Amino acid sequence: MAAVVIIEDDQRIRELMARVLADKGYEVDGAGTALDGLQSIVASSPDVVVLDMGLPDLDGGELLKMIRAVTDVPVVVATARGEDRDVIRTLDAGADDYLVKPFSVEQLEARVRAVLRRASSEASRVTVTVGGLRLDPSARLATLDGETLHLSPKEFDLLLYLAEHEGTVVSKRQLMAEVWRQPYGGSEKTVDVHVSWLRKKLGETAARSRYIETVYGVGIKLVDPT
Amino acid sequence: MAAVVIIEDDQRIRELMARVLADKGYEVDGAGTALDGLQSIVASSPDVVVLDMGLPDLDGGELLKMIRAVTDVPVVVATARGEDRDVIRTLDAGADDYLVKPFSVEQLEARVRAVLRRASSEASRVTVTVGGLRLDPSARLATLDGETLHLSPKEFDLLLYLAEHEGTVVSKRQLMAEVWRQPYGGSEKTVDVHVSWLRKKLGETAARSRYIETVYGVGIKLVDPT
DNA sequence: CGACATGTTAAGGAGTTGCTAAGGCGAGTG
DNA sequence: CACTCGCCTTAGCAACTCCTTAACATGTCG
Repeated sequence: MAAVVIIEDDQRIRELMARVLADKGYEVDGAGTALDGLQSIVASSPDVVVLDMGLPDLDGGELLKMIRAVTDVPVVVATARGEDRDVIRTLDAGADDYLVKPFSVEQLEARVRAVLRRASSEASRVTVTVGGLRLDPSARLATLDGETLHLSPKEFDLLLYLAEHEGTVVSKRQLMAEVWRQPYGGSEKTVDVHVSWLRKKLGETAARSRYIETVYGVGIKLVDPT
Repeated sequence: MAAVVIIEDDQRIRELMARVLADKGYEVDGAGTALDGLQSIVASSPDVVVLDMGLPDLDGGELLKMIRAVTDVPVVVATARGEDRDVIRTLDAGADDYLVKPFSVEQLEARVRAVLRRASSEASRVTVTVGGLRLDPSARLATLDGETLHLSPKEFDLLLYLAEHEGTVVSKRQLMAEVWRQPYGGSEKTVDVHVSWLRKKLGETAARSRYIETVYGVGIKLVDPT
């Protein structure tokens, strides 16, 4: 389960929050001062931090900056006032979400859960990598050695299909069926043209190939040149 | 306003509850048997269900399990006995709140409202940040580099949806389904127009884009320009 | 060398997108 | 009830991208 660090100077509130989250299965660590809080964060590297802005020893905004300097752990800020200006300021300082006191334990739990959900969904993204080639299907982003490739829809689909079958020879008929969705009738010359364009954008030609190789009489394959 | 389904075999009580809630502005559907109740829930997908445990054709606990198998709609259980053991058992079975007969109409209304509030705060999403863009769904407040953006309801919903899927391409059909709630038939040109308005308010155009990128033939994506 | 497969470039049209403007609907107001 | 206002949708045109086809060049294998 996820680990939470709560930084809140009022002991009763802190223990209340800790108990609520612990009941929900979180592993909770508490701190009453900014210094203790930082230590806890560094020591246990939690998944979420709940931070009260009204600490006695240090302004909450300053502490937030310090946390941000060390790690990009999600931070939910609890603030006493609820004015737009304050909220915006704390969010600009790097908070991921906020709670306005007084808040219910349901609110606390919901915010913590939501922040966790977002963090985990951002971490998991499928990408295909072949040598210096990286393809992100959900973003439809293709990069070669860090440089963004500007590919048309069909070019991207074609390259993605080849990358997913790295090292395997793929026939043009297969490409027409899988990429073009035309199992019959489609002209295979279309594939040739698109492959040629891809080669150009990958900085290679049929004569000098790096990633895309032709297997005469059989088809195409994508290889890792490294 | 919220929709309620009441499952209660005693017709007089059912109609009394229905009238009370309808007076308060709820959209009420009633059912006298477990089977009818399930049908109503599936058909109208209400926001709350009020369930009497003493049904003639099926044990209330069984019905509650069936409801839980289909949906996670909040359920307020009305029970004749008030012993602690029974209450705990029904809550464990998945009820969200309970009423002990005989109860006043004020109690009924208060419980329904409380459950609704809890459900909506659970669903209330967290602020989303993409670069200098910040969206607060609960306040429906959008800011860009600290400046407040004046967005129409649809514009806000659209931008929020894009921001929640930062970096991933979203098709117009998906937007029509998720933002416009029209999985079929809605014209995708509507999306184009709203996107155009959003771009204008974000200070960019299709040719000079910062946050909103169109992926030709696929859809739209929101990116962090930093 | 000849037949055939592949590489490359160019051009046209089909389809997609950007954006403005106009009509309609509903909420709020006098 | 009429009026206004804001918002959403639809329509339409211009601009643009992309895919396919065609044509020719080059390459490969028996």
